[in-house]
Amino acid sequence: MPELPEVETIKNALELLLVGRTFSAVRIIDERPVQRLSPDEFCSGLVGRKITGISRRGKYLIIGLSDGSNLIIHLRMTGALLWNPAEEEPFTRVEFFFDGGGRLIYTDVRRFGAMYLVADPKEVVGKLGIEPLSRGFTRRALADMLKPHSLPVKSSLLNQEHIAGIGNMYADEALFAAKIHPQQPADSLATTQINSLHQAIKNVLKKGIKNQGASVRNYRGPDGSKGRAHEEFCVAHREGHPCPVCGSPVKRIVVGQRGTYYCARCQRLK
DNA sequence: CATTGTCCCTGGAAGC
DNA sequence: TGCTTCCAGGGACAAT
Repeated sequence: MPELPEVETIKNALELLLVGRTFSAVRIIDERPVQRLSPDEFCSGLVGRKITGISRRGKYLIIGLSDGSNLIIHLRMTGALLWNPAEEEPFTRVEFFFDGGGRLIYTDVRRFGAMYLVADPKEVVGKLGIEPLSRGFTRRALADMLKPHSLPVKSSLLNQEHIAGIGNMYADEALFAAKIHPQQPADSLATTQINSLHQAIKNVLKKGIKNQGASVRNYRGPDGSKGRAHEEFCVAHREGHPCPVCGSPVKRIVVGQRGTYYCARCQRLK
């Protein structure tokens, strides 16, 4: 599942591959991911445009085009962008072709992913919360964000209008690193807990990027490669494995309809 | 406004 | 073995 570190990894790879290239054709095999525009409008809006830059906001990829418009892609659960794949992908939904050769395919088994072609990225990402690796993400910002909410702290971390880019895996990892129980009400965290959580969020995301993302299920980079971040996960998707700190088995519970992994001994409700 | 619930989707795992 | 059932989960939207 692509979260911030995975999308950042994809962005870095696509930057090298795509910037400067011009769309020559777009083939929509399944129109479900194309939002707001008809397939024809989407294709004609891309063909002839050059890619000027690629950025990330939360879990969204933003591909800037020469006419000032933006192709924005969210991979959701199972989406992947693959550059010149060696083999045919069975769940290819959209294909992008470029002048001078080169093909980028969008594949997505579950078809949850979405793509937009808009003049202003704000039309899609305008309501997202703060970037957790930006300077603005201070301990104070985190405290102010958690304070007005009584829901479980994990649910608060997953709210993209609070912090952008944290998903199920990295929320669990951050809470483990900060020794906070995922069900602790957001408004009940002590200052020391908030400070730990603030540091933990930055650490787990940075480590995730350093390890090229986590391939817990089917994440792949544009060259088809998997990430290594999951190899260093302490609790996420590790039910029954020993906690790396105390050795007790990692538990799985459901918090806000999401599978949640934690160490019942290291992460106590306070 | 804050929060909870439902839905989308389909391969793979689990159960019989 | 082969069929059926259940589950994962980000985010939009509806309901409370």
